[in-house]
Amino acid sequence: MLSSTLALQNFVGRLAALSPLSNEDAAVLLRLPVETTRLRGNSDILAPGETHDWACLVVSGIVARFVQLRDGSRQYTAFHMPGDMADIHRVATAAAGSALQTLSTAIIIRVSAKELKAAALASPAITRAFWAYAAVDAALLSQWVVNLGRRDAKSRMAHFLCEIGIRSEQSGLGDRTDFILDASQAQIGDALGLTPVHVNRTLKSLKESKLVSTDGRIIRVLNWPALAALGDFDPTYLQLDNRREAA
Amino acid sequence: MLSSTLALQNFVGRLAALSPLSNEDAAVLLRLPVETTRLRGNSDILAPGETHDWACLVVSGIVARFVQLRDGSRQYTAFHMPGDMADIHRVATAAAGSALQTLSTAIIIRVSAKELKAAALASPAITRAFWAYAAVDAALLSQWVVNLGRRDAKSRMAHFLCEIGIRSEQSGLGDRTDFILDASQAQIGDALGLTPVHVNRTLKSLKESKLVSTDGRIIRVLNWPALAALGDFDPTYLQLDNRREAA
DNA sequence: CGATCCTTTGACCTCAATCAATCGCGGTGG
DNA sequence: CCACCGCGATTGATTGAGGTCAAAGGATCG
Repeated sequence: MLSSTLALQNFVGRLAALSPLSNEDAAVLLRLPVETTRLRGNSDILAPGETHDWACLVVSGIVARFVQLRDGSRQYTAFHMPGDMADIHRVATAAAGSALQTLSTAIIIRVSAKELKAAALASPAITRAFWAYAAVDAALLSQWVVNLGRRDAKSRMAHFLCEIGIRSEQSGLGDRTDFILDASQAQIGDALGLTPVHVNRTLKSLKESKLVSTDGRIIRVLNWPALAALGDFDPTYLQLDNRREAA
Repeated sequence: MLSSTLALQNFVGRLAALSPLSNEDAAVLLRLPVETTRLRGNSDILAPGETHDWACLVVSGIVARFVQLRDGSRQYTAFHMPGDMADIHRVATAAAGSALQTLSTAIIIRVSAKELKAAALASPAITRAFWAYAAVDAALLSQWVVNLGRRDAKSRMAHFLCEIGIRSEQSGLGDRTDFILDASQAQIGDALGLTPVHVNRTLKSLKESKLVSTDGRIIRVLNWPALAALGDFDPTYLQLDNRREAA
């Protein structure tokens, strides 16, 4: 209950950091009707091909956007941390596009798409914030394209860990050098375009290089500058700095 | 001159197909101050790290968004065909993000970012259209992520050719089975995450399978259903159908 | 008509996939 | 309480797709 409103506040705070919102605008968003749900891991929030009349705001855990191929294999296209609205783009376009899944146990809030749309229609400033939010989403996706297209497994993993570290920090879940990545190695593989086996070997090699250590699903970054250099990670590459200031 | 206004009309038509625009809204956009420029191939419209106070609307040729890595290699994250606005997202966020380059000779229109922003501020409907446009952009990027992450070279190329075919058709440049892809094999490689050599071999293998034939940079798809099946290409995956109806 | 860029092809090598076990742990039922 | 089960992590052996290196043709353009 408490954390639900926190997640919503977090979301609104991020929006406001991207594009100015009046107190009234923020209040409208915070007052949106909301339904909290707890889900176990690996459950589809939105199965491939389906559509819902609500959008999904993450409260805890990680929600992943994915596309399923004909052969059953999956590619995650985005990870959503607490405070992220996973599929608000659906309110803008109604495109079928990607599906939504929890990685491990998660709590989400369902927000009525109709109400979101009404809020956007009623307030140009809210629409502008949603637009900016979509642009940041696209910037994230661009980075994933670059990561998959041009980096080998080790630096791909390094870049991924840096991104998740920063975003965990931004969501108030820990430190960029000490955070929980609550995903199986197979799931990490579906994000990085690697097989589970190779994810394991890649992590092993990062540990051997003294860049990270793991304890269960806790990731500890032992040498952030080196990890960022290996991953060619540019912390300014996304709107993250802006958004962080607002936190 | 003529084609400049056509490209702008094409753009406005796409926006209107995504989100309703009044005649007045459309007229405002069509009246935007505009400066046409002809560029040779491989020239940076927006170098990495730079920012401009205008956005780029493609009139002819292909404009590619890209990210440059420290080692100098490039990954294209999006191809923009005539009628596409390449970097309107900058108006929403000011994020540095990706750079912009022509593939071969191209004509572009520079549209003042300030005027675009003013148009959005003045008309909520225009803002909503820009938001929807950003959502479609993100859907395209998702597909590229999937393509790079989960498909081997041959079906990756197949998917790519299907996308370009459909989008060429949509831009009024030809038929999905008979279009010009005005890019070198090295540039195609930078889009697909492949080396130039392997692009060549992959194309050769598609030709040997009687799926496509080429004549210079003209692509002829000999067997669309088979090519689409190989690329796991779902024509409904993007807002393209909507946009096509509007053309 | 040389210069340059692009395509094409061959030989070789490497990174990551595949196939196949084993290990460890938390849960479950007897 | 303990044997069993199933998922996820780990490791080894092998294979294969795609990268790298190198060179030879074709085009196009000053």
